Amino acid sequence: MSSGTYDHAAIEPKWRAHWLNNKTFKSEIDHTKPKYYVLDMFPYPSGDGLHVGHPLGYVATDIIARVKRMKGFNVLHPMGWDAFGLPAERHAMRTGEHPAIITKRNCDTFRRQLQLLGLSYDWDREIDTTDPGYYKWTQWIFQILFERGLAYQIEAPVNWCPAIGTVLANEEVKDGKYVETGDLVEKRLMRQWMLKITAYAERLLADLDELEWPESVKAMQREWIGKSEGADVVFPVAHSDLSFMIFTTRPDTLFGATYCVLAPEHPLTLQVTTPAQRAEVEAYIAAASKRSAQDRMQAEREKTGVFTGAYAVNPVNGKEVPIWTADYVLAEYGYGAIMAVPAHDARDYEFATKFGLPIVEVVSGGDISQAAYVGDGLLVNSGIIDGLSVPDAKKKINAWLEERGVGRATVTYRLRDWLFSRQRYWGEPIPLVTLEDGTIRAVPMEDLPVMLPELDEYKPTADGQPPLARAAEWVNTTDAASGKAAMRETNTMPQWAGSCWYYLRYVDARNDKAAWSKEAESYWMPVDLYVGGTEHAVLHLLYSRFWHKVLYDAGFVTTREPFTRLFNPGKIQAHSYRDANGKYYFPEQVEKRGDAWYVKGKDMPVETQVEKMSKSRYNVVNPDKVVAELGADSMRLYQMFMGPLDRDKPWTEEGLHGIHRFLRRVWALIVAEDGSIHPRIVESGGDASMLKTLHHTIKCVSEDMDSLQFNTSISRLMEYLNAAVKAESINKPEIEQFILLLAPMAPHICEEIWERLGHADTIAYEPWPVYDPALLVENTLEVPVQVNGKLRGVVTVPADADKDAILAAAKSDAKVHPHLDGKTLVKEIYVPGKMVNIVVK
RNA sequence: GGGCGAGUGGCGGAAUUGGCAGACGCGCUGGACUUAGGAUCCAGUAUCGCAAGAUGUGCGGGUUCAAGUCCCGCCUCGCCCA
Repeated sequence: MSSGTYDHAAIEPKWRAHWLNNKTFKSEIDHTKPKYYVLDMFPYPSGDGLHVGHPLGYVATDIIARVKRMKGFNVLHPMGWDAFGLPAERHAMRTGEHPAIITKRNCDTFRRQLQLLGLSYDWDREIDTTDPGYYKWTQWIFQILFERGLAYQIEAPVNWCPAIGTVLANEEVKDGKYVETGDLVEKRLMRQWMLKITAYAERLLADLDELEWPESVKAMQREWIGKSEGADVVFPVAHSDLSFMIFTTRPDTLFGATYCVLAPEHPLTLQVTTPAQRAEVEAYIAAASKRSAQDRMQAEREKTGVFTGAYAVNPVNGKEVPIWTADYVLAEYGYGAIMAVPAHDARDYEFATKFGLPIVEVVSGGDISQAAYVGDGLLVNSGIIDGLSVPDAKKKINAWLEERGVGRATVTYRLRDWLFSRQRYWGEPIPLVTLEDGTIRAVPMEDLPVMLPELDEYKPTADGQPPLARAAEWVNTTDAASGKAAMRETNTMPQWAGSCWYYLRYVDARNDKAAWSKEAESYWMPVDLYVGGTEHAVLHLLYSRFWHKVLYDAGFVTTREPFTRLFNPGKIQAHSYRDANGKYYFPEQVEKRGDAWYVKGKDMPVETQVEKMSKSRYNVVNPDKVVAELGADSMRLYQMFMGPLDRDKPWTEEGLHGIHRFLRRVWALIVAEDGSIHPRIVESGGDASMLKTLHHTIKCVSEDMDSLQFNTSISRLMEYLNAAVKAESINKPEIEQFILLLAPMAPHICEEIWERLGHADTIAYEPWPVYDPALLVENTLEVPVQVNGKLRGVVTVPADADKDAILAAAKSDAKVHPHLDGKTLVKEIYVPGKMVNIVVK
């Protein structure tokens, strides 16, 4: 039964079954242990299954979870499915198969694939956002939002995507296209549910400071929230009763405003235009309407604009300044009108230079004859604020404006409220009903979940109503409180809803009385380490922070933030092959001839490049195949060995084989060909030098693991192995320590070896090795010797040798001496334990 | 245009506070064992050079006894924002 060769295909299924059957990784609240909550961003279970790029982060968190268990932590490490979403619904439209069936099949595939990797999830906590037992609580949270006045309806121009028949959130649209599919998006007026995330803008911004997140992600969130402090200022139009409001972030530069600009779409633009300018302005407005906002904002684009003939009065000094219209001012931003301060704004400077408008310096420190000066400095030419710094000037001028009722300090945010309704079938029903008189009522708690009705068709109705409107019996209901006839809400929630709070469900996943218990929440929360891709840097992470804060305010959670530490793994790339027409080929369809690549058997050359692994690029590697051929341990270890976890890096078959070779050598070190423990493993009296090597390895591996540097951890283990295969014999307790170090990364092979070494219990909860600093003390030092900064030799000296002795040894060294001969000694530098440098002339 | 990150052998990548550049692995070269090798083992492998030696971390300067690492000025790539 005990095979002597490393047979991953026998070992891995054995241990996977062992872990599942024994519920090795089941976690329960245990107040005697410190907790550690390590979470992966759960996947959308697509029909394509996983490629090797997907589980990169899962492998990393699994290693962390396993190390933490060995270090005595009570680890919560769950997995689930973010299973609502468009692909299943589209598949349903094509095939008529119910999305729930498709979803279940996909989840089964994903679960099987993840289990194949030996990931140590507590599968008893598995969740599925499409399970009514889960979305019941998603609806419950929606009602908390509704009751707190954070959900409201508007009739609003929305991003309508005709290709998929639904609206999209602003965040899902870029350059007029749906970011996921590239389908065109148009504006359409519709009734929509909104969530008032803007009410939390300031807290979402401020609390970023306390998080251990990558700075880049924090920066993205800050930019997305887009706080800007400034002032609203009223500019009257000269010789008329009209006036317009502008927003500026630089009220301190008001005295430098030498003209104003109204957006072409601004309602006053035509109104203020003088008859003489009318034709020109009208033509300009017509031309501007054809350009996209994106195009108009392009900084590089040549500025255009037209004088309206009218003047505005600068409220701070009564001066009349010309009013222009120009398309670099957008109607949607601020008030669609600006005061232009060419001396201190680059765009205004360019515009003023082009059209010969005056440029007046009001902040000293730059050279406005050359360029706009946007830095700090003392105010000049500015009446009451002369001599002040920029921040002081802002304060004083804001107060001045407010006193006179011509302006006030304001804070604006780029963040907009969250458009929360979708005209889709496969999402959580919004648990509200509308009475005949228009009153909107929440469905009471005891009637949740509002289940999705069965439908024959998943398309919107002919008159453009959401698919749920097809279920007439379901839509027509009664209000529980009044007994009156009522209509159900037919919009569903966006896919983000389920993922906004799933980390809370995991803490108490099987609770059918509440979304989670207070005890479980206060024990497990917050998430200590959250790992997932940067594609969620803004949306998912901002939305869930928002819900979390609402739940915090409502008293349901005890932490202000859900995710203490965030880590973004890089992407796995692979070679892709593409011909001149842009068509991709699978690696097995191409061949190398000389230095160039061609389609196999044809004269069609292909370009090869390293790109992100994806189905559309024909370069995915299937983990099932890798596991079958080389084993899950090889795959896990290779993924961690490829390079730093947060960097993009290319997958290579050869690298994978190299790691597999390492595992075979580990096996062969310990297991003899007949399956017994190799005779080099001895109870005592083994090679003494290996003890020091072991403790050095423990130190390095432990430190590297703490900082998620798995690639160097593995290098250290390889170095130990290289030393071990050269050793005559190794003490068994030492080799056991080595196996413990390897176990979190390659758990199957280590469990097997652990068992063969005579242990009955799983290795998963064995204590993590601790190094003995005393064993790392060297009694001799190898000191490199430089002459004039160039390495000339290395001397070996006793560790306690003093400076003079080391310098003497250095100077007399056979390789060093010739470089000193006949030269004048200038300086001698000895860095204790590190280096000698002798400077000569 | 702004912000963040990156740039080191043929390749992926190592390198506490400035202190032996290229750990570890891949690939490659040579050898051993083999009927065979996508197995295993041994040796070598930054570049130029027979060697001594010289050069070398995107480019150009600088600080320092000493720079991949610090400073100044650039270039290229990636992401985010405009």
